[in-house]
Amino acid sequence: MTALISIKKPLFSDDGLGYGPGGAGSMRKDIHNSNIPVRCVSCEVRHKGMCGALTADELLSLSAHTRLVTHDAGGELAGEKMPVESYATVISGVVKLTKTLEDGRQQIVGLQFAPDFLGRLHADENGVSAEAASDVHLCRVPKAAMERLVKSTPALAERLMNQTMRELDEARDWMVTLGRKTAAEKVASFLLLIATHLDPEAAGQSRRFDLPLSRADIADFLGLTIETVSRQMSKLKADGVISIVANRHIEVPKLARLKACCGA
Amino acid sequence: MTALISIKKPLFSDDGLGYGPGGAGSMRKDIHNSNIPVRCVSCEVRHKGMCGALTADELLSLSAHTRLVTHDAGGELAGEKMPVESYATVISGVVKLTKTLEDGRQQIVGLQFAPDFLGRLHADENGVSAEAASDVHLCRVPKAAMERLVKSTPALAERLMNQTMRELDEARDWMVTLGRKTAAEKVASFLLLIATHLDPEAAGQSRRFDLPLSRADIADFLGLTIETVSRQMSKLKADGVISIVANRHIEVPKLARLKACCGA
DNA sequence: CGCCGGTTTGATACTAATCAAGTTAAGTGG
DNA sequence: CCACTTAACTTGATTAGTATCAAACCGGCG
Repeated sequence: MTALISIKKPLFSDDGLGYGPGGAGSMRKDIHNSNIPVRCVSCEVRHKGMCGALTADELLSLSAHTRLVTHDAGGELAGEKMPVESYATVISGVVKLTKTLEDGRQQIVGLQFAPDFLGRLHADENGVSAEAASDVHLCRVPKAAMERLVKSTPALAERLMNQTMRELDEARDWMVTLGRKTAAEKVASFLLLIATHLDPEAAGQSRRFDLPLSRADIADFLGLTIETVSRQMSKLKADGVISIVANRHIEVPKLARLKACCGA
Repeated sequence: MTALISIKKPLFSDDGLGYGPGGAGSMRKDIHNSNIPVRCVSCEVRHKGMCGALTADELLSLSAHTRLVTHDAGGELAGEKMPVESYATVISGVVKLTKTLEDGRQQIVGLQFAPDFLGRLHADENGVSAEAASDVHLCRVPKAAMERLVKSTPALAERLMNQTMRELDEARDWMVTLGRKTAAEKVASFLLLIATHLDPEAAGQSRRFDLPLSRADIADFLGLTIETVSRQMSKLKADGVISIVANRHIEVPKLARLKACCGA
């Protein structure tokens, strides 16, 4: 476990989350839309995610238990066989879910972006290890409080089901990439994934972004080695599909061009 | 769609499903245990699965809608972009879920054994194509009836959630295999998967079974070619880890020995 | 300035894909 | 019943794509 800092005051004034109208008074009419940001009383941040399924009363009672916590990149949030003690919602940053073979070979089996929910309900262990890929802010909820709330709030259970099904879709999409794509297609697919997840708005042709993962992590995600990832990135750059502004900072002039490199 | 035959009379007297005590009178006390077989009034077969979450009344009302159907090996049950028209429970046989790239490269992203539930609730398309890997018996339920029942039966929704989470676990386990294991480890892992899924009882050291998948399907599952699968099977045979009684019929003298070949 | 982790680039080795015959098993029709 | 056909599988030779090993590069920081 790395150091984690508890913060009780608003943090994000200029990171795209911001404050706005609506907020704590919102009633259950928007329960089916997790894309509407809700002023979460508990962590004092306006964000999307599970909290949108809660009423003002429920949010208030939650606020007694939740904590906004920060993890530095590389920090371990949960071990593969570690008992689950709390759940969390990703507020900002990226969390990687990994599995490791006995001899050390590692595979990233999922990436969680804001506003994903972290942790498996009613399970002793989660089966995957969760690590902060970048610096991460989480809205943490104790195990018992969350489970109580889920039981009494069908809308929340429904959202969790929806997220689980989305994760299953993503896992299956990635199985195709792992099993049937070439190294070049894998790297292109990864860049496209990040480009589309990091700012879903700004749907313009061109995009610039910072990779939330190191080359080593990308390799673990794609089932490749660091060297192969590096070579394929260099090749995409040489072909003019991307430009590498800095190590982590990538620009994609034409998203369609990148898509064409993904093999499907 | 291939031909499907509707049958209204009991079929399985000697395939391990059989009839027995309990049955239609069972009340909701066993809702959390999908391993207790229940006499499903609808398809007139005693089986495990979702029906175990239903009361006698619910089973009876279901029986008006369900049909026991048969599909021959290779039959397509649902297309990747085909609208969902009905759900089903696998009674016997194996269903493969596949995804295909535009150029024809294919990847199996999941295998469903009895008593798995087939189909995604509240979705227009399922995102995967479902095919009968072997000859398959299904207990089919129309879309509307199933969705109505789920809404009114929280225990059923809970079971579906549990299955979805199990599928997610399996998908993630398989991502490790696809991304980080060698061809030899992949084939061994596949054989172990089948050996343990096909008869979960008979936990003895030695096992004999028929592969429900062709070499081509195995290759699509493992992200390999037919030739590589064949070679690795031959190697396992040469090493005495398995014996190939007939093309499809495999014997594993020591399961632990096979496990040791799986790389983790 | 020089160290250090992360990254890139290069040379070589090795695994699995591809191409190409064979072999076996199950039908099919004479 | 047996020749013929066909699909599924096995085996072999060669090639292509990645991994591995090794060295250089680069940016940040003490």
